Amino acid sequence: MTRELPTPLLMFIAHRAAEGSIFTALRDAGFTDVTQAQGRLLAGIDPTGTRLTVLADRAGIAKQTATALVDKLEAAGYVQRVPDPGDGRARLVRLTGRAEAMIPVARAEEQRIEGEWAAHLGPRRMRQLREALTQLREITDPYVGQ
Amino acid sequence: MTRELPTPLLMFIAHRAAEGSIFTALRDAGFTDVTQAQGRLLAGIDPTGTRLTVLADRAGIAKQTATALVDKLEAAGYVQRVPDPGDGRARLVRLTGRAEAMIPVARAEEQRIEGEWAAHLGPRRMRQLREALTQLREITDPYVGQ
DNA sequence: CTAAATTGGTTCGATTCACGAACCAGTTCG
DNA sequence: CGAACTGGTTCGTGAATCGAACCAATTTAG
Repeated sequence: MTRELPTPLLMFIAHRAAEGSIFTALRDAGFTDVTQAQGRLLAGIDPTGTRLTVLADRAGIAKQTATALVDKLEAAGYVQRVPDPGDGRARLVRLTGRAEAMIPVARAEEQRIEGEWAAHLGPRRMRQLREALTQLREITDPYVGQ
Repeated sequence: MTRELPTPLLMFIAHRAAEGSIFTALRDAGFTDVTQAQGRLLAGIDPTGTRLTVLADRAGIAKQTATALVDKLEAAGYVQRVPDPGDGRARLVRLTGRAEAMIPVARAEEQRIEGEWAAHLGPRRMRQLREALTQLREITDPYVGQ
């Protein structure tokens, strides 16, 4: 009999499983040199490029950490830093072709997981889950500015 | 306008906020020398003591990592290792009085968060959220044996 | 009932993650 | 213009993480 676990812990368990699956799928697809922390950062980069501080906020890490992660990603050829035309101080972190090649893989695994979860919960409950989580974001996401 | 985020990411956001709050509450209560990773491990120790490998499984980390974390927790006086009467190889990690003193603080903050979330979602949706997450555990928790 | 395989745990070594503090170069504000 | 702020980097340090190898106790196979 499973005891009642705290809601945040339940989220942790499910999230960890999903992230692990995506990580494994990417590894199996040949992207063996991306770590989970680097992957989380990559996931925050928009198609037009994103500033480092924004990436740090999205991932919930300090900007120094983001600098180090981007350094590695750049060395591995997944991103490049280009000057931000709108602000001389800033630079935009852009995905390279190599990184873009991993997007379909990640998306596919993501879809597979969502499907698996929906199959287990049923469409109604899955929808309820997503609605509740999305609404919860209003009070738990420090980075509401998306 | 917020785009549709993947379900696992939504969980990550909420979980991170909750864990951060509990961590801060503990720090404010004077438990300044416990890190988040150590706290996650502590949370997995039952009142009667728990084996290291079980703790590692619950936290989703390698046993070497658990050894290192328990080393630090033991040095800081939060746990102690006692022989497992049922198995000569094993030892049980037990909470000390100092660690037990932090339980009420963590529980209280946990309750506050659950209450805050329930207030934001409404009781019905909060219940749906917990039910869905609990059911999801059946296919996402590698450590079902609890 | 011994020998082999398994299990609980530790040690070693190396990599990664993470952040405070300090700093520089641009930008914005008064 | 000068002050305050913002985007980013560098430096130094501590924490987390795990593969590999190992030991001791237990369980399993023959």
